[in-house]
Amino acid sequence: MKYKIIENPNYEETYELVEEGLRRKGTIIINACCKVSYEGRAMSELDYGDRIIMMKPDGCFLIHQDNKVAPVNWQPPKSKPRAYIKNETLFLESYRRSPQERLEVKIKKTNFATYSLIEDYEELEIAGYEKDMGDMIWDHPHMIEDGFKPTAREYSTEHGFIDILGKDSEGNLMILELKCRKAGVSAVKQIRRYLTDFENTENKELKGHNSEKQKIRGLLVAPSIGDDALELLEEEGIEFVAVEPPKELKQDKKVTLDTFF
Amino acid sequence: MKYKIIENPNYEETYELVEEGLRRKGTIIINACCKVSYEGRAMSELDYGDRIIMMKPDGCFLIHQDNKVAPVNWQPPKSKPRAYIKNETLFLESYRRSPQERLEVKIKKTNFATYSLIEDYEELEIAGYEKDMGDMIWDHPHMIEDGFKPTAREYSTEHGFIDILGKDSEGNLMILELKCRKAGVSAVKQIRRYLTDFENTENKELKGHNSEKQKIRGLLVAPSIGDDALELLEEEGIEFVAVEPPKELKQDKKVTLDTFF
DNA sequence: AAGTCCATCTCGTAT
DNA sequence: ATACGAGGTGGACTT
Repeated sequence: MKYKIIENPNYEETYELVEEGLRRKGTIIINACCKVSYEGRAMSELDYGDRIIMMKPDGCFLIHQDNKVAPVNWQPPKSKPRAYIKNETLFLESYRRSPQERLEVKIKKTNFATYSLIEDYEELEIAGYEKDMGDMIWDHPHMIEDGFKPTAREYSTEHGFIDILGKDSEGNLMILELKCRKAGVSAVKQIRRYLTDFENTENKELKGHNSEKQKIRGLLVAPSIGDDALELLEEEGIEFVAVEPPKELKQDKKVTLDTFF
Repeated sequence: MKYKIIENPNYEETYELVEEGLRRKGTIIINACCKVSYEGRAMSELDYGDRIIMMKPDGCFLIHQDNKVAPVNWQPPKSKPRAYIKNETLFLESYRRSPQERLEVKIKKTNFATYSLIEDYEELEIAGYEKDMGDMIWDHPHMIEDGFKPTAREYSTEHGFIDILGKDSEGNLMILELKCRKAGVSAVKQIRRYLTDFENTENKELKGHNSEKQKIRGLLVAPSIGDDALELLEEEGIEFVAVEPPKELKQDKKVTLDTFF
C-alpha cells in the first residue's frame, strides 16, 4: 500500500499533500488545530482546537474530536471536497447539493498530514439483525410454537409493516412483531396498532367469508422484555415469545474465529 | 501539541507505541492491514484489508474503511482497550461490560502508527434544532398567532411529550407540535394522538370545572409540510403554521461566518 | 430523487 | 443503571 506522511508542514505543504491525495483518490488524514463551520440541514460552529480530519475517496469528510464514536462534523459520501489558500491560510471545504450543505475547515497549524491508497476489498459479514431473526423464524416456525405456519413477511398495513403473519394450528391469525433487542413499551404499542388495523380489515373484507369466530393473536418476539412493556402486554392480551437473535455468520467463519482463542 | 509517528514499524514497535499512547491518554491512529472480529449486540467478521484504526482516550475504538461516514466496526466510549502479542502477531482488543461486547483486531502489517495528546476544549455550537425553535416560539408567541399564550413545554401525555401547550385569545387550549424540517404524515398522526389523549383527560378531570364548550386546537408548526401530511391534517381538522427554524447561533458568530464568503 | 425503516444506531437527558 | 427521544441521524432498500 502506498502512502505519504509529512510532519509539521506549513500551510503550502499541507495544501500540496491534500491536492495530491484528492487527485490520486487517496484517504487523507490530517491532525491539525482547526476551526470548523457547517451550514446546511442545520448550522454549527466549532472554535479552534486539535482534531483529526479524514477525507475519503468516496467524498465523505469527517472531523473527529478526541472523544465520541460519532464525528463532531462531517459530510456524507458524494460531497465535493476542495482545498484552497486565502490570506496565507489553508481552508478545506466540502460541498453537497441536495440538500445543500457546506463544511469549511480553517487550518491554523498542521501537526501531520498523510494520504494513503487503501486496498480493501472485503465487506463486513454481520449477523444478529432483525432480518436474521425473521429468516430464522421463517425457516423454523416451530420456534414460535408447534403448528405455527408463517404465511407472509413484511405485510403492509396502514400503520406500517407486520414482520411476520401466519396461522396457528387452529387456523387463528398470528401477527408477529420481531425485536432483536430487549423489547420496550413502543413494541407493544406497535402490535396493538397492527391488531386494530387488522381487526378493521377483517370486519370490512372478510365478514361472511370467515364468519367462524377466528381469533387474531398478537405476538411479541424478542430476546427479552422490559417490565413496563410486560405489564402493558398482559393488559392488551398480547403474547410474548423469548427468542435470541441468531448470531451466526452465513459462511462458517466460526472455525477461523476459533483459531484466535 | 505532542505527538509521535512511526512508519513501517514491526509488530513490536507498533505494540510499544500503542502501549505508550494508552498510558499517556493519547489519541491513537494506526493505518494497517488487519482483520476484525466483533461479538456482542451482534456479531461480525471482516477479513484482511487496509483500514484506519482510531483509539480515543475516552475508550472508544473506531475502524474506518475508505468509504462511508460510519465506521465499519467500533466500540463505544468507556470500553477497555488493550494490546497484546500472540504468536508474533499484534492484537488490539476492546472490551465492554453491559452489554458485553468484544472487538478484536489482528494486525498483519502496520503502515504507520501515531498517537497525539490532543488539546481541544471547544464544544460544538449548533442551531436549527427543534429546541431552538421551541425557545423562539416561547419567547415570541405572536409568531403563531396574535393572542397566543404558551403555558407549558414538554407537557407529558400517555403518548409522549407535547412540545408546547398554550391558550388562544379566547381561552381555547392549543397543542403545538414542532418540527424543524418538512413535516410528514407521522407528525400529523402524533398530534392526533395527543388530541385524543387530551380529550380523554379533559373528560375525566375537568368535567364540571370547565363545562363551557372549550375547544382543543392541534397545531403543526414546521417550515413546510408534505402533500400527504397536508391532506391528513385537513381531514383531522388540525392547523398548520409555517415557521422557519432559527439558524442563528446563540453567540453572534454570524459575523465570523460572513468573513468566509 | 424521495420515502421508509433498521441500527452493535449514538448521544443527551431525565428518572 | 435504565428509559426515552432527537439526530445535520447514516445507510440500505423500495418506489
